[in-house]
Amino acid sequence: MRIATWNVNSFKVRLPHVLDWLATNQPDVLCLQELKQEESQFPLATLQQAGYQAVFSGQKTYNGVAILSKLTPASVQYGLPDFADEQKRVIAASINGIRIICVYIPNGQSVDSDKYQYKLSWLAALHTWLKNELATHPKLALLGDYNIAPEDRDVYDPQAWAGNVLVSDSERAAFCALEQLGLRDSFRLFDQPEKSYSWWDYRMMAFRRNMGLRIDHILLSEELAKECTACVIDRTPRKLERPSDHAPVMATINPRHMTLSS
DNA sequence: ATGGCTTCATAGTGAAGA
Repeated sequence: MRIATWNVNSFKVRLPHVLDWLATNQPDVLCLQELKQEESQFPLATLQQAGYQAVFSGQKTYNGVAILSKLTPASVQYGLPDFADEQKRVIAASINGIRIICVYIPNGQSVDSDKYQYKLSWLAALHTWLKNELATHPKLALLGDYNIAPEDRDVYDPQAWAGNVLVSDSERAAFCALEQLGLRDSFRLFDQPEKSYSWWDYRMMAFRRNMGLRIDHILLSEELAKECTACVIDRTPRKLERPSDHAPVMATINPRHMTLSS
């Protein structure tokens, strides 16, 4: 079973890239962030023709998340519980016995911004929820744009970024707190190339110079981590015309005792 | 070099992203 995440930075603009990527990679689940479209604009029929079901939560201009799946998603949840939020940043569903949680964690803008405080509060609410969620769903995957580079090796120039939003101590502590719930960073379960990133600024020819950050992650509960056989960042779509600034990340899980029909 | 690009909302520029 392959599960993936991709911040598409406008699903309207990126739909052709997503359809190509689905056809080539055949993930069983793809979590999307930054749809930037209202739900009435969501291209459900097109995705169904491509063999995918979808659940989604959208709004105009900003945010928006979706889960695309070959199997029909069940028990769908929208948003963080007990955290009032206009911003559409969370959708969760059960697929093939796995609790799939798709998140678009706030950016935070800068450490002295109100948005940074919102980000930290948001992360605290996520932590509280996941603690409960893991108790009821031992097979759980948390996929998305975390807007956190967990370690200096996830940053192209750690000195230049030191203390900045996306790498600050409080954000990294929040990431560690998720790991302390028993979640594992699937990318780091395996040997990986040095300077592996999932986002590159559109400016400064950052992609060509590999000036990036690794901020898109797939965290797996212990039960799933045991059965994870690979995790890769696919840089291919970042090279296309009009790319998203993020690359997709995909993990392969081979659950024993589970069969995936079509 | 505190910008540099891209998107969306809008109808000339501004906000936001990371």
